[in-house]
Amino acid sequence: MSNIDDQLKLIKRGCDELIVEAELREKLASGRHLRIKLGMDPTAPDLHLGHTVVINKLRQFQDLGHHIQFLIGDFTGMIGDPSGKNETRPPLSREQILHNAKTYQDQVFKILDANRTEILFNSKWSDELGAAGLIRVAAKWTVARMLERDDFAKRYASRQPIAVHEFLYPLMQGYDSVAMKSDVELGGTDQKFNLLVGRDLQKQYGQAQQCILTMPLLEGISGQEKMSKSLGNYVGINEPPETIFGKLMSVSDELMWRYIELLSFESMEAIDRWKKSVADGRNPRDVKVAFAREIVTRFHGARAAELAIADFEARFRRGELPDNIPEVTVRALGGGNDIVIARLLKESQLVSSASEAMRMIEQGGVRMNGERVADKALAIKRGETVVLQVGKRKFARVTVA
RNA sequence: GGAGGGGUGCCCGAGCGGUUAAAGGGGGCAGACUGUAAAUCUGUUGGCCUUGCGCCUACGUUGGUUCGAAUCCAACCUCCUCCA
Repeated sequence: MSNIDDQLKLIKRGCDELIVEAELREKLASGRHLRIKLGMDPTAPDLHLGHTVVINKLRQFQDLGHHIQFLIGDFTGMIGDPSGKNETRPPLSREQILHNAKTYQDQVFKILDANRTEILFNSKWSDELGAAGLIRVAAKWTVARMLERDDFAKRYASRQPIAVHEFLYPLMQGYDSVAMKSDVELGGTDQKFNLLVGRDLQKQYGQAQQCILTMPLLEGISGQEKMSKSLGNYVGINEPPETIFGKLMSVSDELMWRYIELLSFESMEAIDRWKKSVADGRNPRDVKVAFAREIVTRFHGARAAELAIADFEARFRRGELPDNIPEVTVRALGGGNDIVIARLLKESQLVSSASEAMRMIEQGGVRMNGERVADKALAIKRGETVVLQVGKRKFARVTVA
């Protein structure tokens, strides 16, 4: 019995909501290996830390011996999940979806044990359903209930368009649970409505209802909005170790705690000790470094994490140049024997336009061979090689040809 | 099918004939400071070059009225609301 309490405690760590706890307790008590569902739309090829919050939870279920159903929504991805969006999403093409789905699996198995994970594609049963079957599923839900969903309600109230096919998304996601006979479905808090549709449909199809476990949405590295690739506030798990480390270090001291709670595998007790030590005057930077090291290690290994830390210290503490500076060759245009600094910066892609280059120079953000550039008319001769730096993060070793 | 209301820079959002490359906010970028790419403060945020108080693009699209339009007119596209 205490075993079940222990399981529940781990399952509930960091979670937003568990519906219905008593039911889950019953399922656990049955001693079966529960079928744990997590569905992801292959809408973008790269996973970021926000996605991993819920995958981490899946991992915990896996460690407890349960059966993991990792669903790739290749069918629903063509609809485009309207959850949390204020606008209609453009559907993806079949090719894009398949390509993305493949890259997903490699990334997910950095967290999950591949040998004990079942990968499913919902096109399998959705395609079989056909138009007639789809209509039968659609008949099991009403427009009024659909409009209960917060984002639909808001869009309806604020005169934003809702396309009819968007109503099909929650239905098809729910039908997945029927097809998979899931015991528990995980998702972000924004998925709550969709997950509940699954519960309801299972009941209508005469199945035991799945429990629902929602996880909080991770904020992006600049706080405020949730992490998303399109907002550019994400940390991709396939990004280079130095980038992951640096981005995590740029998270504010307050937000850092949220990241740690949702992403670290440290025990809650250990995290509480960290909090206490910072309250007692320890530099939050140290905790942030330890946490960033853990995450980089998870996706790139311990060795890469050490190098990333060393790189970070060298560059930002001591202002040294990074080890891997991209090499660029730029042609002096028009047969001239030199090239103006602004143009050189643009051609080497350190800035996006000559106007931006001018701005950077005016603001003192440009360095050549370590020296700040103040002269906007500075020209570099053909044959020379210089190290250019814009801001603290952009470097290039440029040769004028 | 009818009536009405919208479409502004990366996003939100002012402007409603000239001094508007377009207020304000968010975000981004840079600098200072630092404990870090935290916090805070400052600056900056369409492009081009011969860097001038220069030139070229820009306020859904296309035309028009004006010495002059994001601002007025027409048509079109598109979104929303109400009615049928």
